[in-house]
Parts: sequence; C-alpha cells; structure tokens
Amino acid sequence: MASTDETVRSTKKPRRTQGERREATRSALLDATVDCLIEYGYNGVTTTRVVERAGVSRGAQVHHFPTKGELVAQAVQHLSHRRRVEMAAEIADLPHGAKRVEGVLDLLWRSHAGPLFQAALELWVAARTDAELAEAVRGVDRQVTAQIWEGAELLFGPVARNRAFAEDLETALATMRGLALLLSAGNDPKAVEKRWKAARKRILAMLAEHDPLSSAN
Amino acid sequence: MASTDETVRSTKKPRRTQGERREATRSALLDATVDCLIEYGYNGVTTTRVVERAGVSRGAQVHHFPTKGELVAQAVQHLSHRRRVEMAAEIADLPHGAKRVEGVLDLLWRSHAGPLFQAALELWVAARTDAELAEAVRGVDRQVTAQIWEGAELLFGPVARNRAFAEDLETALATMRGLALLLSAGNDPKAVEKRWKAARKRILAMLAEHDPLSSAN
DNA sequence: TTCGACAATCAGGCCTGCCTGTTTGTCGGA
DNA sequence: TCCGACAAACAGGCAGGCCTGATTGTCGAA
Repeated sequence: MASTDETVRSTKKPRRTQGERREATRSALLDATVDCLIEYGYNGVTTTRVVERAGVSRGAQVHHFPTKGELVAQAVQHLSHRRRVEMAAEIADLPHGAKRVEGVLDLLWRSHAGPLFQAALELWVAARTDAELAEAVRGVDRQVTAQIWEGAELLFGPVARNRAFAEDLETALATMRGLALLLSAGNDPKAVEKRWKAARKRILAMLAEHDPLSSAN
Repeated sequence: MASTDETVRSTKKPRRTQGERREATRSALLDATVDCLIEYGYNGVTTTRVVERAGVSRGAQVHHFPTKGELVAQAVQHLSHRRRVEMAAEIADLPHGAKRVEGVLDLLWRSHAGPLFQAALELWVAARTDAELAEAVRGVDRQVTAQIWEGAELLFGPVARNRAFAEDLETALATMRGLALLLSAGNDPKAVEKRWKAARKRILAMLAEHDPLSSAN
C-alpha cells in the first residue's frame, strides 16, 4: 500500500507535523519582517510586503499574528535572537590572552556595523513615538543587557565585575552606536571604518587601565 | 530673524506685505514639520497633521511645497538651522580658560539630549531607506560638519587644528550620539545622564592630552 | 488498522480609513 | 486689473483588520 507518501507535493516534504508547519511559517514571517526592516525601514514594514516575502498568505499571517503590532513585537525578540546567534558563532573563535580584548571589541564593532544593528536602530527610533513598540523593545532590551553582563565575564574575564570597567564598556558601546549611526545617515563606510579605527585605539587604552596586569591571563 | 517662529495669525496684523505673508506661512509649515517629527516621528509626519498644526490650509502647503518630499527636504535645512541657532545662543555664555572645554562638551551634550536631536535622528534613520531624503540629509550634513570644523577653533582654541584632536572630538561626538540614542529607545533620562557623566570624564581626559598646557589660554 | 469528525493552518477577497496629489474657486495686495 | 497667496473639495492608492472557505494534520472509535 502507498502508505506514507501517497501525494507527493511538488515543493517540499510531503508530510509535516502541525508543529513543524506552524514553526515554519511563523519563523518565515518573522524573518521576512526583519528583512523588511533592513531593506525598507520601519515604516516600510507592511503586512503585505512581509507576507509576500515570507511566501505565505494574508490569512496565515493574521492567524499567527492577529495584529501588526504583535508581529513586530515578536520580530523584535526574533531580531535579538538572531543577533545573539550571530555573535555566539564568532565568540568561539576569539583569541585568548592579551589579544582577547581587541578581539571582543572587533566582534562587537562588526555586530554594530552589520545590517541587524540597522534593524534594531529602526526599532529603537520608532519606539520613541510608538508606545506598544516601546513596550516590546524595552522588554527585550532588558533581557539582552542582562545577558550581556552575564556573558561579559566570559568575554573579558574577571575584570568585567569591576564597576568602573562596566562604565567604560558602556561608554565604548555608546561610541560604537554613535559610529554605526553614521552608516544609517549615509556616510561612506570606509570613512566610518576609519573613525572606528581611531576610536578603537582610545577604547583599548581606556579598558586596559582596568586590567591589573596585561599579562594577568 | 524678526518675523519667524510663530504660527500665522490672521487677526493680528491687518496689513502685511506679500513677502511677509509668504515667509510667515512658510516658516509656520517648516516649524510644524519639525514639531511633528519630534512628536510623532518620521512616519507620523503627514501633510494633514503639518497643515493642521501650522494653522494653514492644505492649499497653502501645496502652494509652498508642491510635494511632501520638498517639504521634508526644506524641513531638514530648517532643523539644522534651528539647532545652530539654539547652540549659538549658548556659545556666548561659555566660560574662557581652563573650564572652556568642559563648557563646550556640556553644551554639545545638551544639544544631543534635546528634542531637536531626536528629530535629526528620525531623519538620519529614515534616510537610510529613502533616497530623496538621503540626498537632502547628506547635503545639509555636509554643510553642518563644515560649519562645525569652522567653528571648532572658536570653541576649543588653536588645538582644534590638530588632526589627532579632531579625531578624538569625532569619537566624543559619536559617544554622545550613542548615548542620545538611548533616550530614543526609552531609557530613563536619569540613567542616561549618569552614563554621560561617566563618559564625560573619559572624554575630558582624552581631549586634555592635546592641550599643550592646561593654562595655554 | 482504518475511517471519520474535529481542529489547526492557510488562502484570498472585501471593506474602511487615511494619506497624498490634483484641481477649482476665492481673496487681497501690487 | 492681474497675479500671487490661500481655501476646500475630489480622486486614486494603499495599508490593515475582518471574514469565509479550502486544505491538512490529529485523534478517537469501530
């Protein structure tokens, strides 16, 4: 008997469990939302475009995310997840020893110079005048910063527990955001990279002060 | 700068020349655009709202700015002008001598923490995905940075000509932008101010290196 | 094991409201 | 009188929420 694959659909796996189907379209929608955020900006994120790009129908979207606000709110989490995954993939390759801090800084900078940060930027700015979005963004940001400081010790070593070090690291992150903002504003990426090189020197010197000994680890 | 910064009043002056009328509604529209930018964000800037807030009619708006793009483009210039005026008003009060640099930094920070910067932020981020707006923003930014470096010597003294000093100042400005971004994201202003205090220390130390003598002037 | 009812998932069209550009008409100054 | 400044109504387009129907997976009962 033709038990399993009685009707082979032209496209994909003939039999999928409900959970698989659900998760597939769900993540397709969220990925499409983030992509639209990157490509068209926040006000360019329209359910029509998202649906079109995700390759699903309007009905599917409204089934999973009854309102656009919910779609975007979930996309915020999805984006933070994607950023975390993107970074986690690189953390393993970080050098140990004296070059560790430089490696972490460069990693952080790459993350800020990439498209996912631009997407986050869109959300931050839009959140200023959108209460519902602000709620979602704040919630995710809170958990993200918590994870950052949780992982900071893993990245930087025991100095991360130093209060002054944390302050300086926040300053460094602010500088990166400010430089990444120039990319949105349409500045030449080469020029921005140059400015980062200059800032990087300063940041390294600043953070080095907290290292009891450069050869401590 | 006599007859600006006011919404048009039909009742006040019974006798106005054409040029006065024109300039009045024009600046009323531009001010209203900037205000909408601050209050509703970029995608909340609708001609309907602008017209309503400016106290003029649709016809007036379309007469002065045939397309929304032109209105926004002019508003970009208008905004940069307002920011410049806002700063110029404070420059005169800056102290001279050793405290000069601190005064300038605080002035710059206040400018970044204010609503006009938030408006500029909206435009920068929106410009990433809007070619026409990007054109306008780039043009204005170019002339603004030119003016900044032109006035830098007046603000900081002869050190401003130092190449390394300029780099560090750019880094400092990036840090301010990155911190101001937190305000958009909905962080507590008090907390942001605290972070600025921490960054300020670092920036001052950084800039002081370029001063041949603290008592040079 | 097989079958059928039920629920979940998905597809697509309709409707309402808003935004923008256009056009026509009116008023007042030069 | 003539023209610039302004007022107001109109039309096209699009986004977003709602609804109906089709398809597919799930689960219980014979």
